[in-house]
Amino acid sequence: MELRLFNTLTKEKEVFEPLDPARGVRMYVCGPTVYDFAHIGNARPVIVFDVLYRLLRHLYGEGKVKYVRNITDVDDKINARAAEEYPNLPLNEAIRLVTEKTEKQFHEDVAALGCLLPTAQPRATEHIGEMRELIERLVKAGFAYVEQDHVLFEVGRMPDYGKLARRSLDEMEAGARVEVAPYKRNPMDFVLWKPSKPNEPGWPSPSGIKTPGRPGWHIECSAMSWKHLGETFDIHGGGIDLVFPHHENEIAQSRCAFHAPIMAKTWMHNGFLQVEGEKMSKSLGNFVTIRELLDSEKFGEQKWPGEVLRFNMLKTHYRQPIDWTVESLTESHRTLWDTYRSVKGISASDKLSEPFIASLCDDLNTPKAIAEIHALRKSESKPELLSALNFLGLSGDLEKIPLPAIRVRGNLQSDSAAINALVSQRNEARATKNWKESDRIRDELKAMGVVIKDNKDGTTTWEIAR
RNA sequence: GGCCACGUGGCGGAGUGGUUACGCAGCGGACUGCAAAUCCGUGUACGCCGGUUCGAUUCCGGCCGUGGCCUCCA
Repeated sequence: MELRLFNTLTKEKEVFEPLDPARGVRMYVCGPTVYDFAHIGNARPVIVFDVLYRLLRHLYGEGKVKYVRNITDVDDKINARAAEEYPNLPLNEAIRLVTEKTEKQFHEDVAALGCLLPTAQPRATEHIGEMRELIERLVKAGFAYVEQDHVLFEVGRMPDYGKLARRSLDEMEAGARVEVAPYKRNPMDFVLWKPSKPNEPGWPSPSGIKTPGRPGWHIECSAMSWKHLGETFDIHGGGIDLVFPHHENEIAQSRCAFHAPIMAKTWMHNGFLQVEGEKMSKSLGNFVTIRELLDSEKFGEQKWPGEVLRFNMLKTHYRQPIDWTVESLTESHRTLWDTYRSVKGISASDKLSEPFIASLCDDLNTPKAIAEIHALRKSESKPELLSALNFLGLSGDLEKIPLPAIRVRGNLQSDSAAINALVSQRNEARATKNWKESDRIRDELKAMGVVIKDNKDGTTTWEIAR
């Protein structure tokens, strides 16, 4: 089936073909900077590109897709956080504690969201050598210069600079509000390498600089994608806010270092996310972390299963903005619950619904794919319904998405023996057509958060109210 | 200020130059002792103002609103 993807570079949906079918499909997605809990906005690209990864594996074969998502573990924000959190430790030690802890949290969060492991998850600190190599090549080729122990990329040397963001150098300079650092020839020149202060982590600098230094942010991704995917590759993804300057600068570095016409063929960007109609920001204090959605009752006074978070994310097309609300999450939970219930006891089929896959092949149209899931729900092909759910990383297992017990006055009676006793009492009353008593018992159970069902075969079953 | 997205019925959310999205909620019905669950049926929508067109929610222009980037935040 033909896969079409929207390419930020051309602003069009294009038919996707691997650059080199023999090497398979190669995809790079910008991963987290590990200094703090991942928030729900960070979860979006992780989930979106996980679905794309699954689709690519389906289309090209499991062994034919390489998916690289990096861990940025060297960064000013990390240094700042480390110093703040462990003021009494040497900075290097503090940094190690912060990055290790945060990386572990990230992996746990992502697993809870039902994401497959990428093929590789390289760390920036393990690729300093490649970064230095790239920087030296850029200097040698005249695209970068050394000034006051910094290495700067000279944007004026690259005619295409600004192509991804569709912005000319003139426009950018006119809009620039930043004070220009004295070591820059052009205000838009960006840092490839900078000197480390004595207490900061440092590595041997590129040739021409004696003092130790550390890499700029953008060069990290150029180095890691090079190492793991080659000089040019198929797909590069990330949040839309990364288009400029991060991805623009990656392109500049990689293309100039390798004298290549492209870095990646297809550039994909997910849209932004708001929370309850407001943008997430530290100052508003409405940061919602993945962890607190999963483990605390801070958002909407309940915990949310990872699969519900995932489904809620996929309800909206990846390029559209999402407003992350309790109401929407509640609806997702209910929809998923109803859907999972209809595949109870069913085994997944090997077959996948054609319109379902076709929807995903149309620029990852997950809302349409979910509409196909609803269609399958109404049809007799329950095994295909389950295989479609599984394809999206949704288990179909009701146990995974427990509904919150309704809040009732007093204690929630969850003792099933007691409930069964009440059910028997009620059925005795029903046997003698004592409806008043049977309704009273049903109300009593309802107050306990238990809902009764009198089935057609004469049995009575109960479950926790939804 | 510059560049760029988005604005669909009560809510969520696809899509299209003229024909049903879909889901949730609501309403009606079947079923039920009454319910629950399930099934069937059901709706007025395309921010505002112009333009192009036989015809625009869909194309073009302007405006308003929300958001993103330009300040190493997905």
